Amino acid sequence: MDQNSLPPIQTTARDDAVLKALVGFVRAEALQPGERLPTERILAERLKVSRNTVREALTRWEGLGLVERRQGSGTYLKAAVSHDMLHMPLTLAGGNDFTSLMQTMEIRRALEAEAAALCAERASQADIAEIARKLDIMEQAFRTRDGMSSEEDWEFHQAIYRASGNPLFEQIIAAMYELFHRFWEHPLGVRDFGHASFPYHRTIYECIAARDPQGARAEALKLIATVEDDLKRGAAKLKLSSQT
Amino acid sequence: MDQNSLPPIQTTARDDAVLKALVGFVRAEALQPGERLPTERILAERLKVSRNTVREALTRWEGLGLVERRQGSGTYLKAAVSHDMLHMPLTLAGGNDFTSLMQTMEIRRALEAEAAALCAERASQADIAEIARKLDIMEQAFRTRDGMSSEEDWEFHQAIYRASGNPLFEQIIAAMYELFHRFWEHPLGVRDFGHASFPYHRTIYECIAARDPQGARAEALKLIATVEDDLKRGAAKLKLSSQT
DNA sequence: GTGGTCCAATGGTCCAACCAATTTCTGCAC
DNA sequence: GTGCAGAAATTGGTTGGACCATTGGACCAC
Repeated sequence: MDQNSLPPIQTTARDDAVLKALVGFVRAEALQPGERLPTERILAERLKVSRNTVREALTRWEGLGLVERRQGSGTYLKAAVSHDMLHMPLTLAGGNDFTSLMQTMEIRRALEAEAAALCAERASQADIAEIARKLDIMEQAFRTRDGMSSEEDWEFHQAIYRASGNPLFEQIIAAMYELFHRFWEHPLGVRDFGHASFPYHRTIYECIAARDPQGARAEALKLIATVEDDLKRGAAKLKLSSQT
Repeated sequence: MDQNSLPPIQTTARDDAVLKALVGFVRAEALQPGERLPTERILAERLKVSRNTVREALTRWEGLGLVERRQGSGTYLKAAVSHDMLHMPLTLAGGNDFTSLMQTMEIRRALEAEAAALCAERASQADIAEIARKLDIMEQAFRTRDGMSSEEDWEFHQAIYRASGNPLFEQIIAAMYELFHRFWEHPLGVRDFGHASFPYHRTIYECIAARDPQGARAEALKLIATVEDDLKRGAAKLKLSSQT
């Protein structure tokens, strides 16, 4: 027997219902991220549910980063919502350590290579021009600020993800990017971090412009490899210095 | 001045405090996934907070997939927890349509290939044995039920993700698996779906057992390609049949 | 053993009140 | 009128208590 032919029935799902209604409200009012949504008390009254139920529902959304609550002020929309959202709560055991960072790098390696290849296949001329523009900005920042170009670097990669024709690449890697930021804030001894990866940005671009998916994939892999090397060197240095 | 040296004081963070205490409890009691944690009422009493506060905290964890609540039964641990977890809630706007499905397939292609390669590098003998076991189960189910082996198929892939040594692979693909399920529920006309991908499961396994990362990657890519083909055929068929 | 009934435990919901942070309004000094 | 301190209203955060719905086990009749 197919187990899927007899799904469990849902008798109670109050908070889910609240969120569904809220999606409808946001769409009807055309609320944009940053705008305030109704008071908890008002929602409770309008939806004919307890304020507690409203709060549990909003707690869910807050945990997903869709909404932000400010005591005394209100609840604010933080991202676009729709009725067919797919939630992927990723939990990394062991936050700031080296292992977690390398694990995210492995994910990024897989996605970055695929995105570069797809980009080489699909990018429009406008996309390619945009990537070239970001590359120029990055290279200039790199030279004037002597290697500190993480922001421009990030925008270059984002342009590639966008041109891949698949928004999931950008969303997934963007979620992980915050992890990297935390790490950067607490520098780990490698002063010239990112220097080694610099030349590969241009080679990736050239492969994309030449419509060479395999080449783009290969260059992207090389780029990630240099970053991983930097990380490993940093970790080794850190380990050494802590052995006082 | 380093802003981090002067963190804002926390006058209210009751639910966070509850979760922190809960992490301590789980560690002290050495609770494993699947075990039941204390009643909401007991937690409220022990931690000297309201039951509502406990509930909001647990709602957070439930949203992160760390815990599962069953009315009338209790609250159960679903994953390992630690004090330094990092959460990356990722919500995708995608829907049920064919485009979304193909986009998730592109992500899966990237991750599946990388996971297979890493697995071939790192899997222990026990891991490989486990994968072989899942493969046998899957192949038997395939033969006896004539191709309907999606559940066993999924477990085979999960075993590979686990043996990759990087839990993120399993988490990300597991989240996307739910999207596929949504799709399977509304079948799309391809009766022999998955048949074509069947032989590649064994070739992937053989590459892993032979410690051949490049081979494993190539076979994984072939497998995904057949699935994508099936999807495209299904979509074409659907399109045709709806042109009445 | 099978099926039914009861009952205690547990999560889900509700209510009414109060606390704490924020925003807005008010009124006074100038 | 302007500016600013303080009051008042608004809003999310917390509390305690109550009741409902589901679960799972104990017990019983057959």
